Amino acid sequence: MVRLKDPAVRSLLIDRAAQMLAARQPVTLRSLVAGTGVSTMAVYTYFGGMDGLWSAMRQEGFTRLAARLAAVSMSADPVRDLAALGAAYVSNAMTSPDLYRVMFDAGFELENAAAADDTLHSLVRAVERATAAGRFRDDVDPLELATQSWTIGHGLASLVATGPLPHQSLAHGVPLLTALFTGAGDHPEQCRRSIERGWHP
Amino acid sequence: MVRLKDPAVRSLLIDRAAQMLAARQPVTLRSLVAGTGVSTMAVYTYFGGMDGLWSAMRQEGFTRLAARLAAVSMSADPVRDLAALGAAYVSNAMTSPDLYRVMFDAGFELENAAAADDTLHSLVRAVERATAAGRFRDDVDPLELATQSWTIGHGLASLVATGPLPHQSLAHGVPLLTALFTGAGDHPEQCRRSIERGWHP
DNA sequence: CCCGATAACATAGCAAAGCTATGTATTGTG
DNA sequence: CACAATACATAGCTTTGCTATGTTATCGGG
Repeated sequence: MVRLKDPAVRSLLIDRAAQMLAARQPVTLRSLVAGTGVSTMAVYTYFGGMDGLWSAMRQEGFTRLAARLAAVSMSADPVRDLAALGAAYVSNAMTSPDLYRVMFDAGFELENAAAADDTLHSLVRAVERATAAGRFRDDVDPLELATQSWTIGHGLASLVATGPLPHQSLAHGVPLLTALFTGAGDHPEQCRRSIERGWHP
Repeated sequence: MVRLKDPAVRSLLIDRAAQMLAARQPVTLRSLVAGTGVSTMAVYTYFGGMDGLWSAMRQEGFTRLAARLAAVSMSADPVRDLAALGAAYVSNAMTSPDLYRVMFDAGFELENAAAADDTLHSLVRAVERATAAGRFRDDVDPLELATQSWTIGHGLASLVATGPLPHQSLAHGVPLLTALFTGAGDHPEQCRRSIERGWHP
């Protein structure tokens, strides 16, 4: 009884927008649809407007981030895994800095709390594993420590990706995470070794 | 031989833009000059365009931040002072979140490296005082530790001001800084007490 | 198998954005 | 005092996002 939306068009527009964003070309309504064969109305039928497109872009950014984090192979050393997750997080931000900025450009309200929560969850699980392995004290709240790790990762990614710090400042991730996890109970020497193993690919 | 620009007009426009930004009103060329008596051309003679205005806004943001940090009274406890600087940094971001976002919206290249460096310098000096007082190990690089403190402060401010974390997440500043400074050599108990004194107003 | 209702889609045009062109006024300097 | 250079005002151009309107395609029922 109705004509259904073609899912291919939606992903086509999202991919093209991400591509233009990565190429540092301004993503405007007309430049987005130019050459795709679809008209400007497609943006409104599929996203309800440009704001909806940006919202979908943020979702796409979090989806790619989640995939990137899920691809990190876990080991027997959960602290190494935490550092590997942090390195993957930062690396993801560096491969598409503009998309990363869009993800946190919450100029319009976000329906994306769930996507951001997924990012946290992989960190929370790694913290729980580290606690279970006896690396962290029992009284550390996994969610809180994961949030603090996220704060470090985001601060680093944000200041380097489109900010004032140079690329080599990413190396600060090692001492920052080492300090945080040592404060959570890990042995300093072992902690630093684990983190360096996980941070450097 | 020439007609000079009136500095009052420039600061008038900057102040009005900051005011509209704080009121969460869209800052457009026409809405900015509306009611001020000056015409749209003023934005071009004084800033060269809207991009120049945003650039000036970032400079203004860093200037206000520097003033805010300079107003922090130093004590005999340099670690407390470091926490107080961090709290002032975060507090400044919370009182004008949109201005803070503009400061790091480097969509156009920044001539603002100096302003950002000033922010770092107050941190560097505090770290140097802490090292001289024997709170940190001698082998800590003041610039590196200051940068790491900045990373924590910015990550926190960015995730809370316009991001997904709630206000109460600002309390993570205490354990984060405690871990960092303890890792730099401070005694854990003394460190936590100093930071809590400096963090809470 | 076809027909109608419903939604996708194309086209055109509107309001507002930033910017530029051009003429006028003003002011510092020789 | 007079000139020249610059600030300033006005108007209009281009592009932006968006909407209104007409057309076309598609899914479901008879």
